[in-house]
Amino acid sequence: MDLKITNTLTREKEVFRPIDPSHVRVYVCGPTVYDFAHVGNARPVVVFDVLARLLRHLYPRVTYVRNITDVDDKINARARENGETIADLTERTAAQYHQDMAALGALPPDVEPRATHHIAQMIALIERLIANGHAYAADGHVLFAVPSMPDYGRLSRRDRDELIAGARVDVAPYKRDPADFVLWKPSADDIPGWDSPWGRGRPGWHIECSAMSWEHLGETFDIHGGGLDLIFPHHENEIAQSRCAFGTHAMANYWMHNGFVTVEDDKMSKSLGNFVTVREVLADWPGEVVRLLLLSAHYRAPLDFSDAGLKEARAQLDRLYQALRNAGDVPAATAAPPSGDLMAALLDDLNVPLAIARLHEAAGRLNRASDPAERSAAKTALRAGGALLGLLQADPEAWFQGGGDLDPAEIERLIAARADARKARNFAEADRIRDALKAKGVELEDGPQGTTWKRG
RNA sequence: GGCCCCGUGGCAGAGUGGUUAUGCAGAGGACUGCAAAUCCUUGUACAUCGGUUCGAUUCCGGUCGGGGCCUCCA
Repeated sequence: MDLKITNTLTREKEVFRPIDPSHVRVYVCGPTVYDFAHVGNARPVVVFDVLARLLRHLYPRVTYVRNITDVDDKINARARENGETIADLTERTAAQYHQDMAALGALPPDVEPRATHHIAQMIALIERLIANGHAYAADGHVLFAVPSMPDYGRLSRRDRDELIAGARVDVAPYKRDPADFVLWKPSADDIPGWDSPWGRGRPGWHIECSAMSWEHLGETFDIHGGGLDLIFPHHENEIAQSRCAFGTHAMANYWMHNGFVTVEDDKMSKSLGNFVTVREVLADWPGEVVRLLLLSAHYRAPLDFSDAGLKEARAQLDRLYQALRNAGDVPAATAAPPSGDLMAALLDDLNVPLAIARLHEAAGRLNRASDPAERSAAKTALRAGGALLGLLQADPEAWFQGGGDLDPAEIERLIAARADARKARNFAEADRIRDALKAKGVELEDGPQGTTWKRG
């Protein structure tokens, strides 16, 4: 069965045909490192982590590139504000980012290039664009000449005239055309800059992704991903730069864009101030809960972030882990392929919510079946399907008993005392112990194999 | 103003031209000393108005409502 993905270029669901089936190449826009990542920043990371896992399952070799932007005017401003060096700020923020994304179960990309390590490639690209007549130097800047590209605007479906009509900012005097955008700009002495044919300066926002994808994936590659808000201008301009520099028909054949995380139906964003950092959420919730919440809506649909949503995600994981816990003695095949129904869901444009429903169905089968072979198959389906989604890989006991400041030895002692009371049919005392534990956030379950506990 | 997207049962959230999504919550039952966990049963859902059709929640058009991009933004 074929993988189908919705291609923003055509706004249609298309069968994915890699340029080279023996090596699939993917680029996703990564963070600008000047502050903690918020939950909205984490969504594309989790979504494209699932895509990468799926592609690795389908193809022998995948190169997944996700950059780090470590040169940017926001970085300069923040470093000055903090009274620290730019290097300190970007290194610290990148390390925090790695920790947070790992907590969300996102595997590292195969290559994580940094913008500042690709200045030479950016300059080379800009020189090509000038040579091709697609860019010009003016007043210390280098600008991309939008009218030089006939089909500029194809991705975002807007033409030059509309852009100018809708422009909400003043047009810089050095632009030949109001739609032109900056490739290179001059740096004052007190901000980062690199020597270039146009004097000491720094790159514009878009050129880095063209340079890094070129370096690590080639002139044309398979999939380019990112958030919806990057379609214009960022991805549109990346396409313009790369295609005009290389004279190619496409920068990437498939463009995938994830929907926003919202808060009470508004986009979560720094400018609205309605954001919650990943770090803040992780203080109260397991990373896997946050991951499941981020995966609970289809990747292109908006996803509302709320406490109720986190509770729901936790309840779902509790159910799935409970099924695994109750089947602790059931053997499951390791390294088994995911079940066909779950694969079919993922192959259909990454229908993760449907894949999660398949996980629930497997949990139901596992709970209900008495036949050992059937139970084993259901447990395998849960584990293997979970692996493809980056879920359900923890030990169920750890899931239910981990976290919090509970003392397992003390709990076991009380459980033993309660068992004695129950044996003596002193149910008042047994219930008293159970209620006392419950008040401390420990819930008991009496099963055929004895009493187990979990945090409430 | 231009360009996009969305509107499913109490909630979250898939999907489909005619037949059960799934999970949570609620109700009833089984099991249990009582619970918990689990299992069983249980819900006249598809914004609205037209059109196409034998038949539309699903296709087309209008209306209403919500959101996003056009400036940094995942």
